[in-house]
Amino acid sequence: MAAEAQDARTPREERRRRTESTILDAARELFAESGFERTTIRAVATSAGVDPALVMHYYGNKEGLFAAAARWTVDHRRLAAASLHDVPLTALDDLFSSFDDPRHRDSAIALLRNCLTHESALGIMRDEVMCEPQEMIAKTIGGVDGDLRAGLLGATMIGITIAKYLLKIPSVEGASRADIERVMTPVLRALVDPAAEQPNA
Amino acid sequence: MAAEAQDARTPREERRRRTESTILDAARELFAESGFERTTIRAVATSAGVDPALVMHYYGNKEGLFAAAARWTVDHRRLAAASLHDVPLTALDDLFSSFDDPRHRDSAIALLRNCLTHESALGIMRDEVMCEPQEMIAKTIGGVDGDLRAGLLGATMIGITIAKYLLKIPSVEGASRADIERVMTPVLRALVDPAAEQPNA
DNA sequence: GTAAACGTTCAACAGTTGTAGAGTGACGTC
DNA sequence: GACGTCACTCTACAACTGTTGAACGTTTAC
Repeated sequence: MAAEAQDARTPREERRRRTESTILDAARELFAESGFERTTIRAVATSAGVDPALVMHYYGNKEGLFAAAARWTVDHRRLAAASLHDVPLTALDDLFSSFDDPRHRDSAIALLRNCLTHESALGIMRDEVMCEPQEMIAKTIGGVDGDLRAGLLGATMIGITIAKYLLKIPSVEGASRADIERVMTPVLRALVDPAAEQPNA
Repeated sequence: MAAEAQDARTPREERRRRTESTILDAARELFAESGFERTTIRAVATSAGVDPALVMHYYGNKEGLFAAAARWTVDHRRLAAASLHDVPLTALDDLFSSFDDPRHRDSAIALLRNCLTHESALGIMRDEVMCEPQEMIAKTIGGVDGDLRAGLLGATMIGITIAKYLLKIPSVEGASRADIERVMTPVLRALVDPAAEQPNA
């Protein structure tokens, strides 16, 4: 995926922004595919059709490039507003939605793939992606078990994501969003709202 | 954790086995802690109180050392024999049991920590740890959804393991085995046996 | 007691990596 | 149209890595 030749007439600033974006796209893809350690600055530069030193110039160092490329922006608002009954479906919906756009998907996968071996990715994953939403959900759940149930909900969601998009377990990878939501929604309701009657349908 | 000086009177074969085991212990610990890429042969050798070349001599190359150190031996027998109702608790019990012994725990964590960034770890994780037990569970579950439900069960278990032992999400890390089993067993029963009445206690 | 076998170490190489600094040529501004 | 700015490249270094082959000294076998 090399940078296409840029029209000489497009202004400087615009061309710079495009180059920067091309580099970032390449970095996202490689970090998501091969992980932090196996992704070299040279490979990113080559894939972006650019000199390695330019990558350093824009992002400072490899760490900075990774920080810019690996993100998982979660919008907590819907989850915060959801009723106990709606938390599971809302969480699943938010999760799958953030994997719709290929760019966001690569960003999230880049973070996810490295969160077990890369210090700062682990920190972001634990604090921003997991703990923050969990605090809100724990409030919605309430009770003595609230924190634990919220934590286990997050753990389950992460497990599904890893199984489907990273490990590519056939039965989960091949399942549609609707299939997973249909199967998991009542299950997760039993987790966040154990007192409620669980319908068998 | 350097090798303690070995008594000169212990026979050669015995001493060799001890050295090999010391190296493997050091490798397990470092692979589990820092991951494959950040763990160097030199660091393993130093931690074992041995020359780097000796590590190569025993395990061929870094890949061989990793293959010997990163394992997750799962005993499928109890799971295969379990009734639908008992599958969740059996699975949770097997999981936690394999984390009791520190040596097994380090082996499993070494595999787990690298399964997103290391090709062969990913393969073992997907095929041996996930797919094999899932096939059996899918048979126990049956029906059109059997495969998917078994896959999601595995995904959930992996999610909990990662959250507790790798990401160390406070609410999950701090929870006892009994707590997690108490909360998750009815939830996972709703996953593997959706037709059954789910008790509210 | 001699010689082979073996556990172990020493020293070194070749490749790769992140990174730095000087340099180049086109673009925008006056 | 000259000059400074800026996007961008070239070249190089220093560190670290996995890996190798020869060597050393002790233990075992005959």
